[in-house]
Formats: sequence, structure tokens, C-alpha cells
Amino acid sequence: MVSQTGFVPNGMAGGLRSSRARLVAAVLPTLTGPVFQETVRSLNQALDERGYQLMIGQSGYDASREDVLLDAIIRRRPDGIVLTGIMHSVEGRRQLLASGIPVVETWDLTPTPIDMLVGFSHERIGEAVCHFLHSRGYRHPVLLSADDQRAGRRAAGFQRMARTLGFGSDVPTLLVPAPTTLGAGRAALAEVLASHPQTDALFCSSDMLALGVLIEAQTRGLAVPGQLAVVGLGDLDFAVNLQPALTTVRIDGTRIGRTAAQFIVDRAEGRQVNEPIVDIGFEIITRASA
Amino acid sequence: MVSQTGFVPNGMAGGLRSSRARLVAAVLPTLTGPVFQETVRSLNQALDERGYQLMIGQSGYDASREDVLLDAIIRRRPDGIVLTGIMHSVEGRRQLLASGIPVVETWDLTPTPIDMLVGFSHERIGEAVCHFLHSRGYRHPVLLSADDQRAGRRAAGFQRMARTLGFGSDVPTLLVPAPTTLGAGRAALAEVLASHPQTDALFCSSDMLALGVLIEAQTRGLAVPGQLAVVGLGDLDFAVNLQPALTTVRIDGTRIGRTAAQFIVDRAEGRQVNEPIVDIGFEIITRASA
DNA sequence: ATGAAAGCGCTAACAT
DNA sequence: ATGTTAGCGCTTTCAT
Repeated sequence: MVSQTGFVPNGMAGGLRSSRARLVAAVLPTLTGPVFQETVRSLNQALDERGYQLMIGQSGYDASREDVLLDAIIRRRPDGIVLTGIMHSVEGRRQLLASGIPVVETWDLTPTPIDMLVGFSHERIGEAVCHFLHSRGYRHPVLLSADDQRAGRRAAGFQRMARTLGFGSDVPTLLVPAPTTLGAGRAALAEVLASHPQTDALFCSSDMLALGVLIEAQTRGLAVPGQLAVVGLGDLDFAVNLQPALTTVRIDGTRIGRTAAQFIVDRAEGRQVNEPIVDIGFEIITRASA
Repeated sequence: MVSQTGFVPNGMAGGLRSSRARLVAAVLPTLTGPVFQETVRSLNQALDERGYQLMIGQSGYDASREDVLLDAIIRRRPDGIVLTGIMHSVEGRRQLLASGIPVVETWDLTPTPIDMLVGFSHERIGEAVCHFLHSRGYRHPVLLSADDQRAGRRAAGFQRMARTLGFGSDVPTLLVPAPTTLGAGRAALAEVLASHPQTDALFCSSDMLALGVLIEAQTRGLAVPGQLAVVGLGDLDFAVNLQPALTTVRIDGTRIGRTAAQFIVDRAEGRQVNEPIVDIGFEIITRASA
């Protein structure tokens, strides 16, 4: 009869004894920026439904801080660790492997995952968007690429497809600092128009960036897609409601979060994960802007 | 000689023994929506710098689920709990009080906080925005209000000031479901124009909603602020970059997070918090849209 | 079935 | 200064 007396059991004691913390850690590059929100939300929800809690850590862009963060996480002996992006640091991989904690890398693909993986190919997104723009008749695309590794690989995929399809020369690329913002999109379009006036299509690293481009285009009286086609990335909830509606690359962030939660809970509860590497793919959502 | 052997101490054991989890829990109404992002980011950063980690819980809009969440949080014996919004549930208050864990309520004011408080007055925001619009000569404002309590109090403050200033009648109010979205803003403007064609100013519950209004206005060829003034809330990073730049209510989310972290760490480390109730105020940022 | 006892891995108090 | 020990509050195991 432990009820009504206000007694709440001590989870640390229970976790220590049973070595089941009922806690999952997620490592995000940044808490700002809406890109991973859907993933975090669905991860949190799926874990919550199963009685686990989510702890978040922000890795930032500094690799040395990442090791400190990993240490703090491993200390708590979570039942699993979800990484957004793949772990590149050798020391980080070693720590994670040595800890024996189930790890899910997400939002990317690699032939050498630490443990489990739920992602998609950034190269193939770049290729697909390039092919899409080419098939629509655009011949002078420019890339607005965030300065992170995944965006870089999308840009590389785009370039490769551009060569295959016989575009005249290399596709001009403008790097914007991650996390991308609406303001950066506006500034970037201004710069592109100045340096590459014949540009007829823009592939933006994020929907937010694309929104900035749309606003700058509108301000300048530039018709979209008539004079400039715009493609975003993410299919955030606002994309469909922009004017013109934004053509973008849809990534099922909800599925990433849900699957990662499932994998970790399965492992935590002693079940084997049969297919621990999942490519969830992507989809180009064709709307009015390109 | 514990180094290089890959040894990582068990934080649960340490936490159990020392009753210092070095963990802080934050309760958010929703992880989607950019409104609390700045607060969470700065909270996480400030805690991180002091060696604490952040655990997040999503309360959603269901009060019964909130009690379950609180239970799960209290189990872990965090060093502090940060609530976004004030705790209304009597049972929740009881649980929190009984746990003895330092609590910081945020983003609101109340004469009866559970423990500590870092917020601002929603009523006064409503009053201030109403006064601002009136002083600029607008006489037919409409409120686009989210259907949550804080937005409701802003709306009430606006109404009260409208009566004081002698507006003709009650200010029409359109309720949109929280969390607010760009699409909801577009739809809401359409509805307002149909039902209240003489409207000359709109106070939106969030910058995202305001952005939707701006886009719908642009689509309809409605001049902002010439034919319709628009005021947002939040001063999110994109507000200054909109076309026209958005007049909005700035709330220093960073300061809220930082202060809450400071309060909790002070308490956790045995220091007394001298002024545990802080009104951080707000500021109307006048730009082009109103 | 029910109850008693051991012990998870630390930290803090105590004894040298 | 250094080493030793007790015990945080549970869960699990073992004995009844």
C-alpha cells in the first residue's frame, strides 16, 4: 500500500540494480532549426509510449566537445543512443563501441555503421534533384548548400549527375553556414543573381533557405518558377502553404524517429533486431515552385 | 589509474549515493513549433557548461498525461524541473511540492508559483500591442489567437485595453489550434477578410502565424501595412527578414533559459536563490508591418 | 506464494 | 594524506 502516501520510487536505485535506465539519449547537431524536430518528436513519443524517457545532447560542430558529451551520456548508462548523423570521430566510435550501449545512427547512410542505422542517401538526393530539374528543362542550376557534410554530399551527387547529363560546366555552389535561416536564403539569392545572372534554378539545403529565396524573389519581382525555379529540402509543414507552393524533397523524419525508438526498445528488452540497417529513401514532392 | 582503459564511471550509482543526478528535466507543451526553441537551447547550453544534462518531456495538451509524465520525471530525482508555462493541475502541484525538487515555472507569471519563476505578463503584452496599434491609428483590429491559455490572456489584455481606449465594440477574435502554423495563418486571414472586411490590423499569436498572414496578403495583393497591419509574437530569427519586416513582440527566450538554469544549479549546489521570481518583460519591435 | 537478503557501483564518512 | 567501510533504494535471487 504505497499509494496515496505520495511515494515515488527512486529510478536511479532501480536503474542501478536492474541496469535498465529506461532512458534513451539523443545527440543532435543543434536544437535550433526545424530539420530534426519531426524526428525528435516522434522519437520522444514512441519512447514515451513504451515507458522510456529521452535525454538530449547538443553536439554542436566541435568534435572535441562531442567526446565530452558522449562521456556524459555513457555515464548514465542509457538503454540506447540515437545519433543524428553518423559518428565520424574515431575516438567517439571507440567510446560508443566499448560502452556496449545500442546505438542508432540516423539521417545518413554509411557502409560502416557503429551498430544500427536508419537513414537515406544524400548523394542520391542530389542526383535525383539534378535529374528532376534537367527533365523540366532547367539548364543553369545553382546550389545553395549548407556547410555541413551531409549537404556537401548532396551537392556532390548533384554535380555528378550534372556531368552525366552533360550540363555545360560545373554547377556553381554557394555555401551558407549551418543551421540555415530565412535571412541567409535572401542574402544568398541576392549574391547568386549578382554573380550568376543566367541562373534558372536553385536547389536549397533546407526549406527555410528556400523560403528566404522565395521572399527575396518576390521582393525583386522575380517570377517563380517562371524566371527562377526553387527546390527545397525537408518538406516542413509550411512548404505546401508557401506562395508558390514549394517543390521539395520529403524525408520521413517521423519514420526515422519511430524506427530508431523501436530498434532501441527491442534491444533493451532482449529482442534481436533483424534488419538493423534501413534506408528509408526520400521523395521529390512536385509543387508549383519548380 | 582509471584512464585509457576505457573506464567510464556509472552515473546512476554516483547519483544514487550523492543524491545529485546532475540532470535537469524540462517539460514542454510541444516539441514542434519554434516558440520555446530558444529557451530550450539556452537552458541546455547553460546546464551543459555547468556539467548538467537536460532531459525533456512533452506534456502535450492532456492534463492526465501530464501527471504520468511528472511521475516519470520525479522518479529520476533530477536536480531541478523547468516547466514551460505554469502548472495548473492541483495534483501536479502537489506532486512537485512533495518531491522537494527545485522547480522553475517559465513563460508566464502567477501570484502563486510552486517555487521559482521566470516569466512575463501575457495580459500586459495584449494591452501594449492594443495601445501600440491604437497609437498608430488603427481602429479595426482583429485577434488571431491560439487556443491555449496564455494566448487567451493576451487576447483578454488586448480587449481590456480596447475598451479603455474606446474602440467601438469588442475586438473580433479568431481562435486557431496550437501549435500555430503558417498554413493556419493563411486560412485565418481568408476567414477574417470574409467575415470582417473592414479589418485594418491583425495581432497574431506567433510569428509563424503572422508569416502565413503576410503570404496570404501578398497572394491577394493586399498591401501590408497600407491595407492591413500585422503584428506577430516571438521575434523569431526570420521576423526581421520578412517582406515587409515583421513588427512583433520580442521575448527574450535565451534569458529565460539561462536564468532558469542558474536558479536550478544554484539550488542544487546549496546556494540560496535570492530573487526567485523574475519578470523579464517584453518589447514591441517596430518594423515595417505595422 | 511470500518474505528475507544480497548487492548494483559509486560517494562520503570515518579511521588510520 | 591515504585507505577502508557503510550505505544510497531499489531489484533480484534465494530460501522458506
